Amino acid sequence: MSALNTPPTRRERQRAATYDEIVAVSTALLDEGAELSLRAVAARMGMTAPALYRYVASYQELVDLVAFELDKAATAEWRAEADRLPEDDPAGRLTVAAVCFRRWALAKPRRFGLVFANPVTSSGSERRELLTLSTSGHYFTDLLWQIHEKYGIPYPALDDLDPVVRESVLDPLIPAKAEHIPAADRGLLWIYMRSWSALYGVVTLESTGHCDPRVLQSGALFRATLIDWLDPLGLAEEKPRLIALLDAELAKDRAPAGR
Amino acid sequence: MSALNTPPTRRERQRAATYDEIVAVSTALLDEGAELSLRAVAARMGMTAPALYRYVASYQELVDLVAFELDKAATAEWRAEADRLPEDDPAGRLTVAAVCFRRWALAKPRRFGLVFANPVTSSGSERRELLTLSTSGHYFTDLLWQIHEKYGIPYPALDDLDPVVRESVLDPLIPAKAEHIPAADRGLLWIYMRSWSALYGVVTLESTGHCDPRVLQSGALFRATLIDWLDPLGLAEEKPRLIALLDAELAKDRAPAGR
DNA sequence: GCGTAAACGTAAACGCTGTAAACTGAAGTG
DNA sequence: CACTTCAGTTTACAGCGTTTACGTTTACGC
Repeated sequence: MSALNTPPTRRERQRAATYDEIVAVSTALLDEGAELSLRAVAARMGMTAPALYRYVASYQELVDLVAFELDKAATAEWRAEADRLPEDDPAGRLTVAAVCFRRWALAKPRRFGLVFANPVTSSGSERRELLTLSTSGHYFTDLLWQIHEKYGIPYPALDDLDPVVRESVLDPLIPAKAEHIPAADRGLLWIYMRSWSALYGVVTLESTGHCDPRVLQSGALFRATLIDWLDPLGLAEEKPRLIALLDAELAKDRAPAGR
Repeated sequence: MSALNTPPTRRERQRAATYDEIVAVSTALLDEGAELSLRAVAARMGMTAPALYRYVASYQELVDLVAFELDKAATAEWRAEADRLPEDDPAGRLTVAAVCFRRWALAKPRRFGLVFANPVTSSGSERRELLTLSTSGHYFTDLLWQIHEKYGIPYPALDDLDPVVRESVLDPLIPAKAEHIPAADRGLLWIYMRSWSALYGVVTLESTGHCDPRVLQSGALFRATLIDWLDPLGLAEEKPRLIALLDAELAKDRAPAGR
């Protein structure tokens, strides 16, 4: 309400800095393998635990805050990596971004767990709303839209969709930058849901460890899943190039920490 | 070592009963929405918490025990449901079992989380070994094998597999009743991994709530994913029948608690 | 049949967790 | 300057997993 153009006051800046520190410290704890706990965060910040309640209303809210920021930061990473490819190559960018997503999930499984394997069932709609803002979700939808503009993804007509699904692509609850997609083209969101489900599926399987470690390390499962989605995304002609790109990216993960 | 044919002694029976009670109480707690905690389990059993340490070495072991038993019980449910179809219809049985799996995951998300969304990274190989025994994994592999015997699933030759994957299907670490599958046919296990990854993916997405609730309720995402796998499983000819079966099963879930 | 040892269970305690209430001191505002 | 808002502390509570030390019951070998 008050923050419209008026520059942030000193207090506001300080408060924002504290939020940043909360996220930074939480991330550090997570990466050290320690449990993410209110008290540990407070202690490392030189505060007592109850003081943190000036910033988050509960432990769950701390988790949500950290999850949201980690998602944002990770997405920025992937985007930076994908942006090495030219702007008019959204298919290449999606390929790179997907590999980065997987790389991130495997390298920082605790972060991944916090952001993506966090049951959202609990406590009504607060978390839902936050989920809808998911940065990574927006990024992937956006790439898919660009691919569609360039290649023309074959997508179902609204009439071919299950009525419930139709309703849900016309007024999406899941993270999707969809306002700019004309209603008639919203069938695209169905493709988005389906491909996201596939990507999320393999990566979750791999990241949570329910997978033969050797297969995981080879990346074959992930590779096969991605390749299966090239045709449905209208990228048949780009297949050889994209697969080569995919393999090049995957090779990085198998390289002995190559310098 | 000692338990070979000799009938269980009184103590052994009592101990087994206690284990059963631990699982029962844990399951009850879980279904009530309470946290699964050592102390709560002990209290409800009329014991003090440390007493439980006579049965499990740690909290994690309690979780593993419950997870294993829940998996076993759930698989028995699915099998019972699938066994309504004749023995010579493994494809139908797989369809029903998959729907049951999803139904279970959505109806008891906490059980699902415990069994399938439980990070296995921690603490070395103990949990890996337990995972390899997964009852549900064996059941699905078995169905796939029966489908192969009847329809002939197109599977890759060993030589076409990534060397790492080849090694891993020849000596599987993941749950798979594979001893009876001849080495030359082990490419099947690759199909198993891939299809399991797809099934696990949608169901996890749906069960953890990272999905539009309306789409979830309609079952469309799950339906589409399953249908996509009919062709790769060599079930093209059975498609109409299996889709009808699938829809009939899914209709049950949407029915208003039908009688 | 009795002694012994293993198995089962309790009580007390430690350090950790999230959270609530009351209170203190400083920063910013009229 | 008076006054409010904000940030932080102290204290406290209930619950967690886990360890240690101590009893009690049960089964088994001599």
